Amino acid sequence: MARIKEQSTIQENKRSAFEECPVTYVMEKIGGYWKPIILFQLLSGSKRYSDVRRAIPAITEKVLIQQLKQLEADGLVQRKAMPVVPPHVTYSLTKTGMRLKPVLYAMAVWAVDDSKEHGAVFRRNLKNFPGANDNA
Amino acid sequence: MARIKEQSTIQENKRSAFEECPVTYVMEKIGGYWKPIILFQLLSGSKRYSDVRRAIPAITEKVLIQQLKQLEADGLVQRKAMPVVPPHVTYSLTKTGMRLKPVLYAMAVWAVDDSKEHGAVFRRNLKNFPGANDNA
DNA sequence: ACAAGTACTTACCCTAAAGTATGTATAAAA
DNA sequence: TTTTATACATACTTTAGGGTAAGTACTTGT
Repeated sequence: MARIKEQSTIQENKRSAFEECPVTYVMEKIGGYWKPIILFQLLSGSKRYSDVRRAIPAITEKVLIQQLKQLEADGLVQRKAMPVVPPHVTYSLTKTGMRLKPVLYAMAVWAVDDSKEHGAVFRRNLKNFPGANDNA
Repeated sequence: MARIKEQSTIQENKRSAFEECPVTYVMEKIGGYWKPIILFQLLSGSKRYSDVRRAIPAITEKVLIQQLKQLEADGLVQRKAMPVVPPHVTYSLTKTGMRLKPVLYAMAVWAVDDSKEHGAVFRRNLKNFPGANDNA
């Protein structure tokens, strides 16, 4: 019979992991499937809500709004609403969000490299990658 | 009464999103909370299973193994088992996994920058970041 | 003899995230 | 006048991931 193990205080441990590992810190902000994808869409500049939605057809409205709100709360994106009707709302990256460009760009580079080896192809190639030629 | 909307064929749509957005491609491989953290630990070189576990106390054994297996299946990490007892198993990054270094490094840079603004502090700073001085 | 360490596996449960399907206000266009 | 479009909100259900707890096989150290 094995002894009772002590992997109990997970929540406490998460704090120390959070303090020691910068990647953990990042994942707390942009972890999950959709956030990097949304941020990627906003790299090319301010976009209306409906444009983001159309750019990512696989996401549902509920989840999109939810993720946008979280990104806004974490200071990565900025929401601007014009008080007109029909409503006109744009989302854009904050300064902090902009600083994620190297992360997203590195991801894109890796994806293109890796997909070359495995046969997948992107319609959008890196020449058109938003911000490929500036401070990335 | 609103019409019935058609956000049905999510699975089909995921394919097109996957083909158009490189970030989606990346998220399919390293998405989720733990994978980047595990990869980060392996950046500094080959490690025994138990070393990885001790380096990430917040993760449970089940999840760690599970994530390692997935990373192995996706060709990002390599498992080497020596047929001795007690078992001796090491994990290391594959060539493909190594190419993620710029991604992880960019994340770490962002985390340090961002935490400076918000008061958080890391015990491990970027001077000690594995591979900070080479082909990142 | 018994505990301890290694690298797992398995069964069960629980919750947070995601998906489904609606509703809503307003105004301009058809 | 019905439709269309915008940017959401909300109730309800499902699923996948993660957490808990324990077991296993074998050997070295005490």
